[in-house]
Amino acid sequence: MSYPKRYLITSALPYANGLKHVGHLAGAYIPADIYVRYLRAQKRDVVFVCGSDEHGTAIPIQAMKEGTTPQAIIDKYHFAMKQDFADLDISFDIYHRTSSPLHHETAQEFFTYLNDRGELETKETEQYYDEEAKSFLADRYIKGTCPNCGSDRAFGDQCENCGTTLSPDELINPVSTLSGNPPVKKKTTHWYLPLGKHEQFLRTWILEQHKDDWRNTVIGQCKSWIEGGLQSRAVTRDLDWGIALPSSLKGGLGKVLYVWFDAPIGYISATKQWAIDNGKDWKPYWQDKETKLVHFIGKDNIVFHCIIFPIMLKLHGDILPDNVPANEFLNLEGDKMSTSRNWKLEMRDYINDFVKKENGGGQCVDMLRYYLTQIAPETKDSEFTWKGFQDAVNSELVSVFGNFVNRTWVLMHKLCNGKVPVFHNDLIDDQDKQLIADITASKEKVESLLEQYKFREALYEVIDLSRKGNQYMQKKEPWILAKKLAPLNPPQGGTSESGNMKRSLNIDDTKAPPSEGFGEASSLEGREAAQKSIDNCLHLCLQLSANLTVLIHPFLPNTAQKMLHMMKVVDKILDWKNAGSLKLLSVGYSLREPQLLFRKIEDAEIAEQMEKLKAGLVKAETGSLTAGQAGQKSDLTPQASDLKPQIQYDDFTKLDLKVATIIAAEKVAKADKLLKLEVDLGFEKRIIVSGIALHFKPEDIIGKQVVIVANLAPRKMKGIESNGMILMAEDKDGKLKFINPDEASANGSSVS
RNA sequence: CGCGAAGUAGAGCAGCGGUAGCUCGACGGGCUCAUAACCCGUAGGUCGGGAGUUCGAUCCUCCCCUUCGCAACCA
Repeated sequence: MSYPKRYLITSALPYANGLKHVGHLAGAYIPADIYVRYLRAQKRDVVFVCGSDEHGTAIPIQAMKEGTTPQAIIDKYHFAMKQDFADLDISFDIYHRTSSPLHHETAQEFFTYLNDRGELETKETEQYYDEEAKSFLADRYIKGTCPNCGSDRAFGDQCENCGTTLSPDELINPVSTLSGNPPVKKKTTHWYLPLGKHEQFLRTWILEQHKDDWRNTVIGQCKSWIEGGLQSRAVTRDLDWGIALPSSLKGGLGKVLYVWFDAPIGYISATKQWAIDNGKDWKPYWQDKETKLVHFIGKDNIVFHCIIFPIMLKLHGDILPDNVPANEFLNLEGDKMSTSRNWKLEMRDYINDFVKKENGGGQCVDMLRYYLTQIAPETKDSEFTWKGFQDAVNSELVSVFGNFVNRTWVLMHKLCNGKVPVFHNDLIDDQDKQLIADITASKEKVESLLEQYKFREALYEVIDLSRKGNQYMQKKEPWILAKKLAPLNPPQGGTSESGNMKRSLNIDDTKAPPSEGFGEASSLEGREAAQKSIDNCLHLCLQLSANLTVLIHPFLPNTAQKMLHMMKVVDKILDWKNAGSLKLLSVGYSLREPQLLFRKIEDAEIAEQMEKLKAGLVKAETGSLTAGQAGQKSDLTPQASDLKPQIQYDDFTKLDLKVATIIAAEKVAKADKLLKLEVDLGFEKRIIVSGIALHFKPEDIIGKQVVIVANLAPRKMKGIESNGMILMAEDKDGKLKFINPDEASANGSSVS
């Protein structure tokens, strides 16, 4: 098999507007790290790059939310994320950032190169502009009806309903999501990347050349995009946060590169920075055909990495990705992860609770890496549960893998003097041969699975090999053989050299036989035979352990290090070529005392995490990063700071609040959350549409008295005109309750 | 309603045209070197329902049912 000359591996650039959760970790970082560690162990030439993505409209928005500047936001999250990855042993060769001058330069150069060669189009267009918010509207902030499927859930960039990629102009009845007003058109010039020109290239490259080696989910998505028609995409934006267009460019003033354009170029600038730092040349990594480029991403990123960025790379004369093993999403305890609802497990939270303190350190990093790999959403969405985490750790890592290593070491110390025993070739039996064959086979399986990005299965193979070790040991039962060895009880007390069986063999043959009739076995020959059997068994178990070290290392680096320590060997042994070898530990070499590789996860710990998760549902979002801002907010109780600005009595009197009774209620078709209510105000009956369908069944609320805002301007929702608004109280866990008079009142009574 | 995803042993998942499999759990047994760990065995499934294609379907086609998701953020 011939291998590429070098590898460039990327993990999706995390967006610097908040901390990242374990879903991100499982999707793009752990798989990449495993792959890279494996490649390094193979002694391949590999560079693993990542960095923070720091541009785009969401950064200034986050800054507003946190009451600070965009620069402060990106600094805060860049360093926080970098630290998280370091704490979880994601072994980037460089973790860069797109706000760096080098990146700005690189992205500008890239843009200029394409523009100079006429690969970009410019168009003066009328862009949507929100006069109230005084800004051009990012695609995502415009909502309307999809021209393709007619859904009203289409956004300016993509339809949520049918998945079609859109541009804002195609939307029917656009509305600004900032102010709720229809935006106005305003003239502006922008540069576009005409994707459509490259359709044939994409069809050939993806749908033909990669139809067998790329994941189905990836191919499927690409196909639907290509077949949906590829629109030109604007490369520039009217915004003040981002990479300015080159100053030489006419009409470029006040515009920046669209973040999707500059972000993937971040992989290139990161590589450049790495090259500078390490005295290397970055060019071959992006331009030499013998480089294998692999992007690890989540499924939401497929279009950029499989369609858009490759077109850019092609036009720029760079190499194309060899594979884009995108993962699906990871759910959490039955629900989608969500930043706004705070239903998530941030890397930082796990680090604080498990990795730091005396709570486990590195082994806890490996536990998380283990579980996230074991449930990796490689083929479909999967789910993180704390119970699942506990089970995986306790019954696989602790009981199978850790226990095998531990019992091997303990027995070796007890029965072989703490040294690697000799293997007596003349006594080799079928079980030994089988185990040896299993070791070789495992190495090959793991290797082949890793080359195919099947991390889940590869990890299973490693654990399964340790399971085979347990089975082998069980059949060999060295502890039974030990009974035949030494009826001699070592002198009580003393230094208790319990592993001194061999010596006892020599001095022992005059002693009385053991009480339980080992007559034959206690003969000298019997004892020697027993010792030889023990030697063979433990020799293989030790070699197996050494193999496990090599094989587990890409997945669980801390564990591998711990095992190296126990074996008193150097990192060199982790070279992948050592896997499958039965000569990793030399005969007679003395090994350290065993250390437990993993601790168990207690019930109380997962109970605590579940509580936290549920409590987090109401936690203020800004509270998640405790360091930083002047430490306010994030309490569970409502605070003065939640209050809106003061109003005058006159403002209040503008509201016409009335008591009414719900006399009819039904669900609104095509809307999950809306109920159409008819209320009796005494003097009239009217229709109100209310977004409470998730909380109440229509039949349960008929007859309920409520307070409504009676003079609210009518508004159409789902084609139904709503005349007023029902007042509700929302408590901490998001539950809604009606506001009503404490005794029944006449319909139409005013509230003041 | 529509779109997407999914429905396989108690749970979590593999398999995807030819005797239904893994992990956990349950039960029984063995062992005691080991973090009450390990090993062996047993039970438990007409692979959501129906029709079709086929010599043959869990796997292909069609219809139906059920579940989840479909504001934003996001791997």
